[in-house]
Amino acid sequence: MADEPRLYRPRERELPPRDEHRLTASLNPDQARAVTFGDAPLLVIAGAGTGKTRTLIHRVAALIERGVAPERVLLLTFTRRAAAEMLSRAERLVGSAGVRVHGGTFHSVGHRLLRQFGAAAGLPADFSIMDQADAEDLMQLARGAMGFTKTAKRFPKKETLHWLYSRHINTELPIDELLHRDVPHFLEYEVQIAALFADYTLRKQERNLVDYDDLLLFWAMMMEASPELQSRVAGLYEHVLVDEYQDTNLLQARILRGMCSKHGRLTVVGDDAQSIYAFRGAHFRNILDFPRQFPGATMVTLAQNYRSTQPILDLSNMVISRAEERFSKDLWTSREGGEKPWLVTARDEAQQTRFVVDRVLQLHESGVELRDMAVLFRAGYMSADLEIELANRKIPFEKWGGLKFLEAAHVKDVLAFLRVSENPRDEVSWYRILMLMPGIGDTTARAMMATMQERAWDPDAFTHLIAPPRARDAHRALAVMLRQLRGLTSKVGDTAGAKVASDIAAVRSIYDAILKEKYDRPDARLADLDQLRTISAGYPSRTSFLAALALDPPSNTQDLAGGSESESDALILSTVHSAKGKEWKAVFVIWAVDGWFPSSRAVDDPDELEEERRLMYVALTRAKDELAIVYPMQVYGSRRSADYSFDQLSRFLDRGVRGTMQRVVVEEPGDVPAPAPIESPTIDLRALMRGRFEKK
DNA sequence: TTTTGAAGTCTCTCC
DNA sequence: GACTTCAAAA
Repeated sequence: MADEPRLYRPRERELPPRDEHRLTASLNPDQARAVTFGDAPLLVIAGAGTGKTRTLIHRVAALIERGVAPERVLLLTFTRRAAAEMLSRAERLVGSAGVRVHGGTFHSVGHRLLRQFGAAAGLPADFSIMDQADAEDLMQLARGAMGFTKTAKRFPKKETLHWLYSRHINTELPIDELLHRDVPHFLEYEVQIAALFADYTLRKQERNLVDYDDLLLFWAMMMEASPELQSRVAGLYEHVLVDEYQDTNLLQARILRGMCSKHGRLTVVGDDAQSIYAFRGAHFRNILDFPRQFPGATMVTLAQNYRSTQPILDLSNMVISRAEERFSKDLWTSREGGEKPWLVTARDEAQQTRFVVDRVLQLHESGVELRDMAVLFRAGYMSADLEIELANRKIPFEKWGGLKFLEAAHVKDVLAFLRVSENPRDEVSWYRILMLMPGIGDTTARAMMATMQERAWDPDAFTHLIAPPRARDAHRALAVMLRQLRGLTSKVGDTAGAKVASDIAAVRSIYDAILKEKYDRPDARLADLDQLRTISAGYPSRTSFLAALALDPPSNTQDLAGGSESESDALILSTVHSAKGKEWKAVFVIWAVDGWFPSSRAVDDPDELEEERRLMYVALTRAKDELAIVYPMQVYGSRRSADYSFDQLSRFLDRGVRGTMQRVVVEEPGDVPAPAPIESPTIDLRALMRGRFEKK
């Protein structure tokens, strides 16, 4: 929440000097038009690098100069990174007023509003948020309760069920249609699946749990169901601005309709060529439907690129020109010069890694900061080899995307203890911690939870359970610890941050031993738990700590190489998804191998393949001055090469596209490794000579 | 009957 | 490296 408005000071003092042209002087005519546009719905179609975010930020500034209170402006984005970036840029442009602009991802804003207004719509304010894995686990519990245990192999797995459910919520498509289109072999279970979803919904309600989709769904529903609530929620904001609109789905459009139904002051910016979130129910046609959904909308198009050199744009334009459907125009720039992007052929992964590291060092020596360079890849795990090499060579790096800190099993374990004491009805967390206990398996865990449910999830119910002999010790230890947790939290006088930290310490008094038993590399994992405690110190309460971890998790486990603090110079490694909206002087795209990029899972579906193409376009358009695409010819362990040709160059780099690039062969001075000094003889020359004759 | 250990199977993207 | 499946042990 923003601070209270500082009423003791005249507003004018807080704002930079009022100047009509200050905000538009640095903009081109199209951008300026969007910035100074009035109060009706506005759609800005903006290609990559055309100053989309800049335009949005300037529009926010213009609104504030026009007299709109900053806290009555809502700025919605799609990823956490984009949200943080926008708010900090707004602050730089308009000074202290920028801090008061409300902003965040759709999910985080939904969360804030539901804590505030949910109670009026029958949602208790102390709900817990489940992340995706939690939601899948709850789906599994529902699945098991319906009798579809492990033997029922033909019934969809929990991940599929959750995917279907989420898809249904986000796209508003009927379940039978989703089944028909995506998993027709499960059509026979339509009735059971619908019943299971009903049970899942009921379980969430009974356990006071909310999943990611609910944060959006309840937000939309509470406005639609109650005119009074709608006017209160929507009345908070006079202007709503949305970034990356091409990645929103129908549900988010519903939210925006609710938020802007009264005043229609909605600005959205987006680029259909950069739509890469179809897997979350987004469809780039939503952006084209905007004028229909918000009648009277004005459209402004930005096509001048300020980021990249012309050769980089030539390549990017060529790649996206192969798209089946597209609406935005080719990008152009007035920037002169620039080298053709490199197509680097490496023998294998090791050589790919070596090339990237060598080239990064070379550029670094010529004056490019590490932070101005990025290595991009399709999926988080593809940077593993590179990470090891960077760590070996003491090159600091920062990894974006991929496995999150809180997705690590041991972190989830610790959080499960906290969540059970926060919300005794949290079945998912109960199951998780019970399964950790020696002597307790699936059957005992379910039986214990059933008993606790009979006792209406009374916090003491667990203590009074009778455990099977095998699990008696574990049961007693856990009961003591949970009582301790509840005792600690009710103690008055603890400073806020220390409270969460001491909870974690209490959990670790019994969990550390389990961790050492259960997982390999316990030292690194224990270090993660230390870090978890450090992070927890920043939160005023356990509730806010747990909510923040679900919505805004710290991005990386640890600074693997650098060691020093956050603002140090470090090379960026990122998934393409996490790189969206960012730019670097030099960009390396690795694993440009067909089956990796595009992903082999996407090649059978034309729509998914198109999304991969847009993803490649997003990757290429991140580069300002230098761009290299690396392609290892030999991929280890391509087991599935029988049904798919893996070791080919990405299909997006066809002959014509390659014409806009220059081939680079990796020079390998150390191609033949220097022979190691030999201490004792390892071969027998005489024996070799004998063999030579015997062969015949 | 329930738990646990070992071998085997994949591996996405984000809130 | 995480998760599932299968078989052995308690």
